[in-house]
Amino acid sequence: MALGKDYAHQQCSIARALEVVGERWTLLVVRDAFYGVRRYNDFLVHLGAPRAVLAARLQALVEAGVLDRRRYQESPPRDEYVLTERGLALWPVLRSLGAWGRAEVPGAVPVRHFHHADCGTELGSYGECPACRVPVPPADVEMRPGAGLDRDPVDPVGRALLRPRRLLVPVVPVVREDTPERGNS
Amino acid sequence: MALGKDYAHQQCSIARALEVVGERWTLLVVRDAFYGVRRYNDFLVHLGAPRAVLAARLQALVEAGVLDRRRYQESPPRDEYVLTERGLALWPVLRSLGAWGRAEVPGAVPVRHFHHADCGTELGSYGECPACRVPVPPADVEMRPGAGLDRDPVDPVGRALLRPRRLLVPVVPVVREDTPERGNS
DNA sequence: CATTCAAGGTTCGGTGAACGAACCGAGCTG
DNA sequence: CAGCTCGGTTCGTTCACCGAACCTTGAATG
Repeated sequence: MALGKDYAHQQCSIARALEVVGERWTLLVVRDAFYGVRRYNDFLVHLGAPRAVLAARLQALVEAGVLDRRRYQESPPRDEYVLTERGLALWPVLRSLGAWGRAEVPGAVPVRHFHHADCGTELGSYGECPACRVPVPPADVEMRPGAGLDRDPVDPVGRALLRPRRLLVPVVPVVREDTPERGNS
Repeated sequence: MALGKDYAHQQCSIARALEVVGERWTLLVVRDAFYGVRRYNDFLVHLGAPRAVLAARLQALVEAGVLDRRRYQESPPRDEYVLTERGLALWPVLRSLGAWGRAEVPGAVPVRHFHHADCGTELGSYGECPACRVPVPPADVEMRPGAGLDRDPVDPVGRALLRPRRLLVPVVPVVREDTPERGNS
């Protein structure tokens, strides 16, 4: 637990939220789930977290109802982790954290841009579309690479995230040598 | 560090934000700063964090430019920690986390309500005023106790937060028996 | 002028979590 | 049937957190 009994005695919704998503790596797992990562190994290579920690976080998020674990093939049996409604409701948290990190942490070059897929406008700090004046659900968000993004990531998931893409669309890892598939260098 | 070198290699504004505010207790310290807590001892009794951890978090937040440490009396020399502009920019993060914790964590009774001081309307999930249709800066937010709030907290800071109050207004701890004011010269 | 008190820390031993490398097992695949 | 991939578990080390005790500065008290 992030704070265990210490947070439990806190009279605060923020503390209760942090009980669920406040531990190390947890919010980054959720972020990757928004990016379309669904499989244990893809989380692993993209996050670089220890395997045991990742397994514990995924299990805790499933128990908290943030992720749903479901079978996507039977032979061999393989499960994937997808965001539930409760997990999708975390989008404003990630959006505001990212906006703060980009605006307020010194030396931060924009890494990714988020646009309203319907009109192309870049989202505001609250995840709203300044043009349409509506909060944009994550399924309607298009992610585009920014100037600060590493052009040649070592992991196949990072390479798959180089191209503009919708949030929540499952990631297909891109191997380096062959199988450019639809990519660039 | 929340994740040290591990987060540094992350190509993500969210990871950079978590480098600053992702450690245990950090966001709760910032939350208390929004509530008006400014002094080491008040943070200590209200949070219940270990003294060494609190000292480390306050120092890290000052170094990150989230809090400003400033002398408020000379004899004896005493400093207080107040939010900087960069710290105030974290309000959407806390607001969205609190909204998620209240809406999505099971068994959560509303603990505090946040209203637009100008019009009295309760804030939306993004910290905006649904009536005025503007994002409400924290200085214009009034906090009111909710049904889930402990009516008789053990610590004097918790008692001071029982009454409706503006965010950012300095907290005056309330001792239990009488002594309406602290021994402040 | 010695004692006590309060604020704001620091120090220290014990404990639990994170880390990373190794290992494991099921099920394909050559 | 040897090897490979996926999805973990195990294990020893390191590190951060915890909580109690202690320390320092400066008033206030007797």
